[in-house]
Amino acid sequence: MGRGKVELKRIENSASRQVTFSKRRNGLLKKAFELSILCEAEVSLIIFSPTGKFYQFSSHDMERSVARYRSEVGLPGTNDQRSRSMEFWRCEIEELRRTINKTEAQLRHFTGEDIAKLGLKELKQLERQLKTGVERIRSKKKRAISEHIKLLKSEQRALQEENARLQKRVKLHELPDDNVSSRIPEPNACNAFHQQR
Amino acid sequence: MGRGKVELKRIENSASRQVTFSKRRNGLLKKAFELSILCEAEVSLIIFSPTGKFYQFSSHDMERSVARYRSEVGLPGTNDQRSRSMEFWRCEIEELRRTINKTEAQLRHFTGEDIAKLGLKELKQLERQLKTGVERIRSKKKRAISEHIKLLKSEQRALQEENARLQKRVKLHELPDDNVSSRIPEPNACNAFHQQR
DNA sequence: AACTATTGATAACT
DNA sequence: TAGTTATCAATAGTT
Repeated sequence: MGRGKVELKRIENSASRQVTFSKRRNGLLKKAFELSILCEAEVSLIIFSPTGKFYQFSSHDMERSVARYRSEVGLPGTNDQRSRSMEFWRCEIEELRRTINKTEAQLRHFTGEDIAKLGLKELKQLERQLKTGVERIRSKKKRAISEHIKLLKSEQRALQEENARLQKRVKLHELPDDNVSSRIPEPNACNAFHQQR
Repeated sequence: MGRGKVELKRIENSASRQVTFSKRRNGLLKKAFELSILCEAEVSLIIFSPTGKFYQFSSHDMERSVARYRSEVGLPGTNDQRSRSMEFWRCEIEELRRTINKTEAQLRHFTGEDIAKLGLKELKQLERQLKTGVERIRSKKKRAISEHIKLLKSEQRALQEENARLQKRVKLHELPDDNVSSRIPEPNACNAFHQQR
């Protein structure tokens, strides 16, 4: 991406190799940083120039990332792994605390607390998210309610059928009519439900 | 470098965050590789996705690069053993993780995700909380907007006064009337704001 | 996953 | 080494 395409091989000219290193190194560091921010990734980058100069970027503690790399690759870790693990745990805990703080802050924002310092843009985004949430919850609620109603109706139907059967038996055997109040009253699903609300 | 500029902050939409991660991760790995080839640099790159997936590139042996990094940073690796506190920290960490899971679950509920298993009662409570949140945020937004409008109006007043002063001077000195279009147009605070929305 | 309009990175040049 | 510019490469939003 320049005035001409470049072959993927060592740049022969030492001066332009040096210049290219400087430019691309900066580009790489920048992109590593961006990836870590945009995607919440844990990114660690170590660069040594051919002359031995050292550059690095690490979104989290470098030791932490290296330890994680080791565990991923399946290396037991060097002999002084244990002493570093202290450091690792400390980082881990700080990391977790930060996460908690962040999440709890978000949660407070969602309940409209602690929003004094938010800008208009953040407020708008929050509002949109909340609206979406309300919508989803309402639709879920509707479904739950209609399920409930369906259930009640089927129960009602069962009771009615039972009722009909019993009345038929009463007539067939010409039993004397019982006290009316002992009959099962016809349930009204909707009302029963709405009272519960 | 895409259809639009992106802010350097966590991408809120989870799906596009993942897509972006995938694209940019590949880009970063490619560029790390290119730098190492073109400039004979020693480049090591460790990436963990937010979901814990692991990616790496290392032009040389990763352990070698890490060792070189250590010697550069000057970490001797102390040898104090505190395996008892390790246990304590492990508990601490589990505790923190539980807190995070709980809080994040709440947060997801607030955005209407992951609500399949919630009962009607919880749904109602959630809805009420969200409504409260929306109300608070809206009122805060209104205040922010009216502040903004106040500011714009005071700016407008200042401009009008300036304008009046200038016109007076023009008349006093009987200067010839300039091109009318060069006058400061009267700003309309509300419209200016709404365009910004 | 593929496409393409745009932005971003950078090779060559100054 | 730093700045500019023409070009190529990466990628954001879209299908």
